Amino acid sequence: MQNFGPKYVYENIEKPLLPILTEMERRGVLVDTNQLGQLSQEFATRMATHENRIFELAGEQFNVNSPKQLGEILFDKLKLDLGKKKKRSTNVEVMELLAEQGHDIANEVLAYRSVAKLRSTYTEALSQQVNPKTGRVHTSYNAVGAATGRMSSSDPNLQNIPIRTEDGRKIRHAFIAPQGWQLMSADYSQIELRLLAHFSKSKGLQEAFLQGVDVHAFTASRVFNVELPDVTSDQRRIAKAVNFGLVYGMGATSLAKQIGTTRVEAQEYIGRYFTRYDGVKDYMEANKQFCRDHGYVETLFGRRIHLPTIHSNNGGLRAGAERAAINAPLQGSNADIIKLAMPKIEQALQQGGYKTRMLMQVHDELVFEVPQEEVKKVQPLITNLMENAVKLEVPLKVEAGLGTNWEDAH
DNA sequence: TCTCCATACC
DNA sequence: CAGGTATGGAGAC
Repeated sequence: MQNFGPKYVYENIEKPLLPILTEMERRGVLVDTNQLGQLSQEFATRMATHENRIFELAGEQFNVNSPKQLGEILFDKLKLDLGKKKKRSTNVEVMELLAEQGHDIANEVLAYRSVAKLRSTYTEALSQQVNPKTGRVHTSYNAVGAATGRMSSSDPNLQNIPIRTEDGRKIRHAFIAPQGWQLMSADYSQIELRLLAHFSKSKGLQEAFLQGVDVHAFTASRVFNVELPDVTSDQRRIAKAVNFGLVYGMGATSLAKQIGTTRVEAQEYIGRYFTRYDGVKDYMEANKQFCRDHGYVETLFGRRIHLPTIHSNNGGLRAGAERAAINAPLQGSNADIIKLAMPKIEQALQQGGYKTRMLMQVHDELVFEVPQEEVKKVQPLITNLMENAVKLEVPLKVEAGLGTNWEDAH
């Protein structure tokens, strides 16, 4: 076993990865430009409909894409107001509050915005970046695009292709496999929470993963003191927000906002979480202290994330660094693990004589083009390599899906 | 060309 | 917006 540290990360993780990223960029991903073109038209029509309704409700025409002009319409002309607390922002949060108060114009703005984003960034911009000869888009990966060790992707960014909404999934549907091939998506399930269970040595959290149960439901059963089968969907929703938020170093205020309750109640959930998952609180405090002592935090393999503002006199900056000190080792270790798995997979595919090709990496997911006849062999091969890339105190789980397009592969 | 705002993803 | 990103449009310069 070698000594982990920055040198190890460079020699054993980053260096072997680079030629593979080059190959993935060169291969590109097949995109159905006809689908994108049709979508673009559909979105344009819907944008016009929402825009006209906005003009009617506003009593005049203006540029809806301009937050400045929109703010003048909403807050000056129509005198919409959310009390002294909120400023003149026109973001989702404010628009949703206005919509709740019965202001239809806010709903129209939200509808317009979501379609406009999908059209400008995806159906329009993406189509233009497809190589007309090959029908493929070729992204550019930055191996160390993020300070945590995550990669980034640009021109086009393939790591933020929509998936959340029905309209968004229509864009993912246009990422396709060639005739006779399938797209296979393989993603690590709950990897950051598994890493938290590993690092914190929390027996409670580890138990969820060792038992192989739904970790959010398991957390709910712990926090709400009910048997696993009796967990309600609302309890699970809250537990999921707590699990998710804790990984970000979240406080009671933001959790309260997220789950729509009071700060006091949110604090109560966090307290119960730390009681039931012994070790998690200590782990987080230890990370903050390590950061104060060294000025950086470390990932599983010793990648360093420098956080100089941990010593700032500015309380906001300091608090931000403390949250990052909790999150960065989890996010960065995830990056270490998938980056370690990628060359192993490439090598195994080559040695096995497979035509299957790795095309994309989306932080905890790898996407492949697989000839139909290789699916049965390659799916378990890749899943096993990913799951066994490292040995932790809890198992890693990979979920793989197949389809003729990226949407169906999930 | 740059910053700000808003919003897409993990 | 709670951790990490990239991008498009508006508007200032």
